[in-house]
Amino acid sequence: MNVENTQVQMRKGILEFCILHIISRGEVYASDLIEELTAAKIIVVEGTLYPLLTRLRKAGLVDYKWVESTTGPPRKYYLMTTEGTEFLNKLDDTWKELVESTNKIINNK
Amino acid sequence: MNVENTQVQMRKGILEFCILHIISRGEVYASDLIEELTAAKIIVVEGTLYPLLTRLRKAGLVDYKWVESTTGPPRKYYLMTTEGTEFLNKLDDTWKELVESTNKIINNK
DNA sequence: TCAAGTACCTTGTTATGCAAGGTACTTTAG
DNA sequence: CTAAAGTACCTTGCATAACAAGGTACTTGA
Repeated sequence: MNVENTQVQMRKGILEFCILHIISRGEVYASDLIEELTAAKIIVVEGTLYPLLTRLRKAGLVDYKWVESTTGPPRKYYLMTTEGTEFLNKLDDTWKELVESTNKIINNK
Repeated sequence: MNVENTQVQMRKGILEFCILHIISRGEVYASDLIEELTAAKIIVVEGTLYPLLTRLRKAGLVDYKWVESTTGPPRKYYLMTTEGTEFLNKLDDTWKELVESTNKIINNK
């Protein structure tokens, strides 16, 4: 057991939450997501992101549309569905509770 | 994909962190941990907790000692090792960064 | 025309939470 | 004395999901 692995575990569930948030602010494609997450120090690689986006789409939380690019192949731009927005609202509450619960435990010295 | 499952994912990596924190404050056994985590709204069941404690022990982060009980079978009381304390310090930093990163993303409207 | 860049996707591995079920010790009611 | 209830520890099998590594396909420019 090493620190890196535990850190990966800590980020796990948060990823989906952050990705939905970014998509909720406007249409983005995979590289936009990787860029913004990396800037916020949440590292994500393609092998994680693509299956995750596919899961979100199959679950009806996001949708996508093809957009031509002037600098390469076409891109899949993702956008929120009504269902996805409701889902994200619930996750907002879960996140607040999780931070509150965890801080309660780690500050209870 | 349902909200419950995503909520479980969000809690996943945090669990280990919270458990180490509780043990670092003093010797506890499994039921103490379940009680304190449940009070903080972090639900954990035996099938999750026992393998996790065994992993932490095998990794040398915690140790245990048997203590006789007056109300039933003997209990395994867990305590931190020096290595475990160092590990926990690193996780403290990771947690702070994770909260900061996530809040950065979800508040970037 | 072919190398480099961009973009999307898949396979196999590993980690881990959880449901369900099991073993064993102690106390108490009948 | 025995059986049931309570307490405590543990294991097996399953499902989920991040990640490493590798693959396909389109576009541009030298």
